[in-house]
Amino acid sequence: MDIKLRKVSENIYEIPQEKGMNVPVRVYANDKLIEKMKEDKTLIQGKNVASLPGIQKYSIVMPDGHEGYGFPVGGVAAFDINEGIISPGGIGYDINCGVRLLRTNLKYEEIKPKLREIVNEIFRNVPAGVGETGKIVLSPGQFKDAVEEGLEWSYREGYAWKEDLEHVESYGRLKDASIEHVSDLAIRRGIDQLGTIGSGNHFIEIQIVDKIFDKDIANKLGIYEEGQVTILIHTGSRGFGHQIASDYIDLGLKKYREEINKLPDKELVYLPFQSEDGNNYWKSMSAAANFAWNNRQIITYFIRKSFQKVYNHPVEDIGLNVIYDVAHNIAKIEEHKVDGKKKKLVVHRKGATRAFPPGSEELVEDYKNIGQPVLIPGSMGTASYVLIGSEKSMELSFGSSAHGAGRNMSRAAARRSFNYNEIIKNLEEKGIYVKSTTKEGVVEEVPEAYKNVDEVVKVTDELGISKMIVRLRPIAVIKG
DNA sequence: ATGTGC
Repeated sequence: MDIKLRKVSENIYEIPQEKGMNVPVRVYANDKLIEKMKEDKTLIQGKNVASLPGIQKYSIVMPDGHEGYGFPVGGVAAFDINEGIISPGGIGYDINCGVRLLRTNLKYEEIKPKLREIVNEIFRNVPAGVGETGKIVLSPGQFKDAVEEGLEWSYREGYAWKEDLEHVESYGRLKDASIEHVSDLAIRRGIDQLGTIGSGNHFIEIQIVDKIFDKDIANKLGIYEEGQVTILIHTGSRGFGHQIASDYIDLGLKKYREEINKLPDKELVYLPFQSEDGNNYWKSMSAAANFAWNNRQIITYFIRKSFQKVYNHPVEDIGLNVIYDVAHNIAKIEEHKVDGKKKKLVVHRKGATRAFPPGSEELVEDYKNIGQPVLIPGSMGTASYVLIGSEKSMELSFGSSAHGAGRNMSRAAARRSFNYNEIIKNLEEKGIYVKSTTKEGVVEEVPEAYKNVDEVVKVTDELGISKMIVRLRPIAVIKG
């Protein structure tokens, strides 16, 4: 398919609106990143999204954009709350896949001699891999409370500190969550999976602060010096969210077949937001989002326990405070300006991070003056970044930024081209210790299979949708 | 992403 792509200005490309599209497409990328997007279906998918009912302003592709299910990963699309839709296909199978960053008071020299011990302890306490179950045993009633109350449940049950909740997007709770329209199968798959990493690109990484770009904001986030140890957790809603996605994708394909058949791609499968089905999905998606926040919280709980055991010291001295926790696979109801007027929208972020600027009402109290922290992990063995949401995001991207490096190569191609032992050797030479459940998990996530995260971050910084604050580099990775 | 697919 030929795509009419025009460069609007530095880092901004546009696919003009044509027949079948309700809005144009905006692609935020530099000349190199856009070339990569032409090689797979990224741009076509961005264009497909523009055909969905009720879409506002433009269908957006972030600099880390690549081919996904229906929507491109790195896609942002906002729909009118009355005329618009919610797309379980667009949000995808890992509802509230996201990232949480912890800070510590430790320096590199203090963790270095204990690194293997601490990694092995975390690996024992936080199961990784497909189908793995966790150490928390819940009754169906407790599970219902957990997914309906989000992190308030974790706090009540002793898995969270009060301050943790203040440093999580939406305080770790989507209030419309309900288990009422979640299938028994989804509950069965999820009930024993809290506190697990899963597989694919999910991981726990121990890192050190590599470079501070903005000292003032870094300090406000609890980052004070280069060499300080941080921990990054990347996982989502596991089998629970996956089953909810499957159930509502199936429902949409059956019940809205006529409408879906008119779309350029069935994977865009949607439900009208103001319909019983749309509402049931919204409530169930919110439950899956709350599951994911509890999942990252319980992993935090076990990481705290692991450090406490290895260091034999009160955990408060070690630190392990939550800097922030973001959802990068989710729909949110938010107010944005469209044609100069404030409008309630259903904002889909599929592999994109919310990046509200300072002063936004929705921000947690502690960060209201500085803006929303944006966490952008790199690939295994490469840098990750902490950024902060900034003004331009409201105008350009419905208050959103990128979410990661973005794949460059398929998993199959990575398996053909790389060898486990060599990858481990290369990472060890860089001072990175890797512990994984499977060898394939490591090979498929080889750093070369990803785009350069430095470039992705640079584009968001240059555009002013989020500003670089801190660069982190890994010293250990735990994977499925 | 996922009790990993026709």
